[in-house]
Amino acid sequence: MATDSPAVKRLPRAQRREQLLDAATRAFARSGYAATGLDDVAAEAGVTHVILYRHFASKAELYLAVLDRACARLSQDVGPSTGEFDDNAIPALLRAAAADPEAFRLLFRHAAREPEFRDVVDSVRSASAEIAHRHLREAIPAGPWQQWATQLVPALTLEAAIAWLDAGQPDDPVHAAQRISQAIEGVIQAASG
Amino acid sequence: MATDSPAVKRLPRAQRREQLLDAATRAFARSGYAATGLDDVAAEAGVTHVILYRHFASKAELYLAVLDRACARLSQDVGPSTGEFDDNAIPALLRAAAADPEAFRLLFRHAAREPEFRDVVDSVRSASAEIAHRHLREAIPAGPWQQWATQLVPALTLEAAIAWLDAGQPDDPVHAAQRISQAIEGVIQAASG
DNA sequence: TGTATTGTACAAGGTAACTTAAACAAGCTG
DNA sequence: CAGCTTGTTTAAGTTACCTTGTACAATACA
Repeated sequence: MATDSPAVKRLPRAQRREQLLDAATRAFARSGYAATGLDDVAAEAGVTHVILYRHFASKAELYLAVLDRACARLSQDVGPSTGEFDDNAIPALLRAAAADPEAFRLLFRHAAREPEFRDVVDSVRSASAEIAHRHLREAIPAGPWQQWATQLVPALTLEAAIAWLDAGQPDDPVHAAQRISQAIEGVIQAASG
Repeated sequence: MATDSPAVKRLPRAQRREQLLDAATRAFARSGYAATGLDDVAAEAGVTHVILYRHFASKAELYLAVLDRACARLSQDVGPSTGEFDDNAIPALLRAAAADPEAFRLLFRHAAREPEFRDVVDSVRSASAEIAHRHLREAIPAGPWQQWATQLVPALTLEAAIAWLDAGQPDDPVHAAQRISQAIEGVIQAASG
């Protein structure tokens, strides 16, 4: 009764590394950095925790690699539209969220609240904050309520995107983005009133 | 040159316990449970970490005591209005947030995302979810967008409250609540469209 | 004055998790 | 086949933090 299935899947180095990053993204997305052990990551990837050290020098470096890749993909998907045209930014955000929901949740549910790694996500955060401010500066009189809206609009956008994921991604990103824009408009009007 | 100031502040037991809970609330509010050491809490309180064990059996019990107290105060402030009248719920929420901003942030920025302690906050979470659902059931046709709004409205309310704290609590809670209600209305219309 | 309470200082035990090492098995490529 | 790479198993080293114990100083109060 020899085990016919090899039970051991070997992968070339680069491919294994990507698979480890995928697994780590899912594992860390559940409970964040501190509450996730290397054994959790290894189990998610189907390997032993020892193998992690053949690809990453430490837990922190693994986490940084995960965050960096997630940020890079997000910037690549959303970034192009931020320069000129805001109408395309939210659909692009939704497409990016749908393309890798776990990474999206990891970045904005956990990493954004972990002071140790906050600066990694800050590239994305500051970009969205700047978009929001540029969008609101003309629509809302300066003052505390403008500050309120500037902080709230990015948060609302992200929460709306996550709720859209949780609701099963109804409609297509373009129409969903129209609803989110409408919700944002509600915040703007509330801040202007 | 004897030290004229005693440099040691002694407190009766009950009072010290309250002070420790206050300090622990502030300390945990910064980075959550896992990332906050007992030494951080002790330093925040101005005592040695040993003294914590004279009042709480363990770190987990201390954290639970902090969360319980925060939830109890919140329920006491907000709870009465949830039975019948929603117009008073959001002002009450804002007053509670203003009364103890650190506790508010701790509950909804950190504890809500810590699986180990999620059930402690669930009393508050489920209450707000039920209010949202009751409020939206009639206004939005059933379907994924109703689910979207049901998840998004509580999140928006909390984020709006935190942004209101960060903006320096402009206006009074009643008028601020009107703005937040207006923003919520935007989400409802977005989900109904 | 004396006693209980509060707090400190210092030390040590325990545990969970991160990290590294060594020996072995098995696939891929020349 | 020979050798390199990938992966496993097992175990041990290391660190950080939680937890407990003992001895001592200082304050409040009868």
